[in-house]
Amino acid sequence: MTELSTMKDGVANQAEASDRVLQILAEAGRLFASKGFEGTSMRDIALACGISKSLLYHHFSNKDEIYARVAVGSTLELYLFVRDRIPDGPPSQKIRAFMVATAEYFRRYRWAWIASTTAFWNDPDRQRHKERLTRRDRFENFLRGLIQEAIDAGEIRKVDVPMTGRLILSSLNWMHRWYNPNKSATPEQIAEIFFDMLFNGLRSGELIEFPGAKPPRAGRRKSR
Amino acid sequence: MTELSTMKDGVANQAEASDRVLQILAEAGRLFASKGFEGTSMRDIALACGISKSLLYHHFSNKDEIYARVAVGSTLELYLFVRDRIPDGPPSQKIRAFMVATAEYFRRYRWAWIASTTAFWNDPDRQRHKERLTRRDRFENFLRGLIQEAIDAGEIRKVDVPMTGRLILSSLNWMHRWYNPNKSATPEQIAEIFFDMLFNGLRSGELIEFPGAKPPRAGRRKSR
DNA sequence: GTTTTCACCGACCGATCGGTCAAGCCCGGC
DNA sequence: GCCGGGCTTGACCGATCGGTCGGTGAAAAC
Repeated sequence: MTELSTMKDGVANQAEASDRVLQILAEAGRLFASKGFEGTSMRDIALACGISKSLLYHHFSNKDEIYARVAVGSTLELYLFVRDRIPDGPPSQKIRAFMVATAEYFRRYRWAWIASTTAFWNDPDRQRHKERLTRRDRFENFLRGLIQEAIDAGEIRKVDVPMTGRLILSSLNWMHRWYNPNKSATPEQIAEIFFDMLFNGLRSGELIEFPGAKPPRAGRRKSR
Repeated sequence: MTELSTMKDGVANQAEASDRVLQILAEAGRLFASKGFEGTSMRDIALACGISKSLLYHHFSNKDEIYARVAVGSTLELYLFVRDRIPDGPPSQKIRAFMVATAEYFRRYRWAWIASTTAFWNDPDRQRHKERLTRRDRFENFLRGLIQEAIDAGEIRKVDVPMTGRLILSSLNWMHRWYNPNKSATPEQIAEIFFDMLFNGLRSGELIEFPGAKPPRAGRRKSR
């Protein structure tokens, strides 16, 4: 995707944005992710960019707009990133790829991931708020489509699709609260472990290997 | 538990605390949960309690202390609440009860639940910070103990225990981001659905009913 | 060469933040 | 009666917040 080719450290698809604007969005995103919206002042952002606070108001109308650009941008970016990493094959493997790709995005663009998924925030600008919800829903609906595919193919049970989507996303979305890059496995490995648990279940009993499964890499799956 | 008998709207086990202190903790907890720590001012708390801001400083030394009392208190409370609702029986059913009880606490004391699980916050007071981590770990270790029990009893596979605990807690901890009391099933019902998915897995195949299972209530499980 | 445009800055504003303080109110003990 | 101490208050503080303002310097447009 040419859309993605211009991606730069978690800030992409900001139409006709200057380098300075991209820099501001990148630094602001990092600060929002680590200290929160309320905990990040315009002075902090300006300082991180090495520019004056006034300049922020030259490029953006206010603090909310910066946050909105970060949140909307990273939400779209996550969707494109994941979508482009879904291979052809059995639907269940697409779900697996979805989880691994989301985890990879989390590892590579941590702050953008946090901005796109953990942000509360009610945008007073109705149009912008709606756009963000649209993009988030697109990501979620994409997953639900994969789940429905897997059901139709008979690979998974006739489960509640939205609820299953929430369960899968929960396992990934909560990762930022406990993941320790120094100790844990990589996010991608964690995603594979979670997929195994979710797909095969915790209940004891022999597992049925399904066709199309990639060989487990580096002896992962069913660890401990 | 006599400890729990004095619980009052999500603020309990605050040793020798006056009514006023309990009131402040309750209102502050509600505000912290809805608007965040940075988004809640001391004026807001005072206003919600119908008292002057100065009075807050008579009962607490600063804002951090209020937050700490809320977070530490609700973390302990959640543990006690859940622990007292685990029935005797097969370990897998204890895990199910753990999830349902956590969901019930979430439904009944929403703000306290948010304070105990979603709070970032690094307490500058070392002693207090350590105490909170201890209490949170106790809750998590309690769940891990149940998982180990289920493995030893042969009810679930030899999965990675900490990772399984994280998966279970993720499914519950993320609920506050999408749960809609007006539309969804109750949190307890959601917890049962998640338990079913986690325990039996998404993969298609006939399910084995195990002994000791309560009859599914109101036709839930395997919804859609 | 003049004018317009644009990225950029330092100084400043009113509002609000967390926190302080001296003083009142209230009530039981003497 | 009054006295001491805990509960409670309003006025106030310096710091910091988001945001504004007039202006600068250099390149682009004419």
